[in-house]
Amino acid sequence: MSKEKSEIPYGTLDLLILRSLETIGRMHGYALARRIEQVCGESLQLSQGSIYPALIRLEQEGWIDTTWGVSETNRKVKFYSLTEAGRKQVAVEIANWEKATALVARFLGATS
Amino acid sequence: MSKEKSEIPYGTLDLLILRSLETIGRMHGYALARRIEQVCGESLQLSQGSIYPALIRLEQEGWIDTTWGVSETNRKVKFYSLTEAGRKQVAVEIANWEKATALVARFLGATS
DNA sequence: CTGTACCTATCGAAAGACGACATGTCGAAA
DNA sequence: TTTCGACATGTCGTCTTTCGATAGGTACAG
Repeated sequence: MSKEKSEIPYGTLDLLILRSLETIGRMHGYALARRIEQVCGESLQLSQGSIYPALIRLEQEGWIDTTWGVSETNRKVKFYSLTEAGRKQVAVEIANWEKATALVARFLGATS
Repeated sequence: MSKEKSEIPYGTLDLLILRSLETIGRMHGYALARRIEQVCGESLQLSQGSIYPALIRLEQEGWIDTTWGVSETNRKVKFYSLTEAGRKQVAVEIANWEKATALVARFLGATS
């Protein structure tokens, strides 16, 4: 269907989360969603229905782990941070992403 | 799950098909699949379960149309070619793709 | 004490891609 | 002449990711 609303490419949410954790350090889910929205611009709203399942997925993969803590706003929150495996996974996902975009670029650049 | 096998980004198949038709002209499904595999390298196998539903989708959108013909190998084949709307759609999808990749690049480039 | 922003979570639906399967044709080799 | 492999189109069920809706809960300001 028409994709006027598509903001971040399908399947890249994991990468964006992992990369954010790598860049910023430990974050909780809500802040993560806010950051991704912010970096992407006002038009994007990242729903909780996306972020939390993704976080659960990443934790199950063993790429992030959880510790309960207290936020800057004094609320009980779940902090996520990269594991060792997660740190490696960021590199893997970046490599995959770049390989994939290179493939598409090959089509866009093809003149014959 | 783990993405060791990911080849072309999810959601870009339409773009690759449309762009191939724009570049090469009319093609049949099987040749299209072969071309995409070839451009992407040996590792990718584009299954029929992907290409034919995509072609049906694109035809329903009005971006491609069909004429029956005979292939170089003397078989009855369905040739697809871009419609006027399809020609415009290629540009739209390329713009969307570039916007989306720019967003991801913003994360990958962020150092803070 | 009431509303608002903050925060975590689940559910069902939609969509794209895939593997497996079904069906059939052409030409060449055995 | 039968059989086999490459060519060619298509469907079906399943998996995964994402989203909107919904729900439950806390801290603080007014």
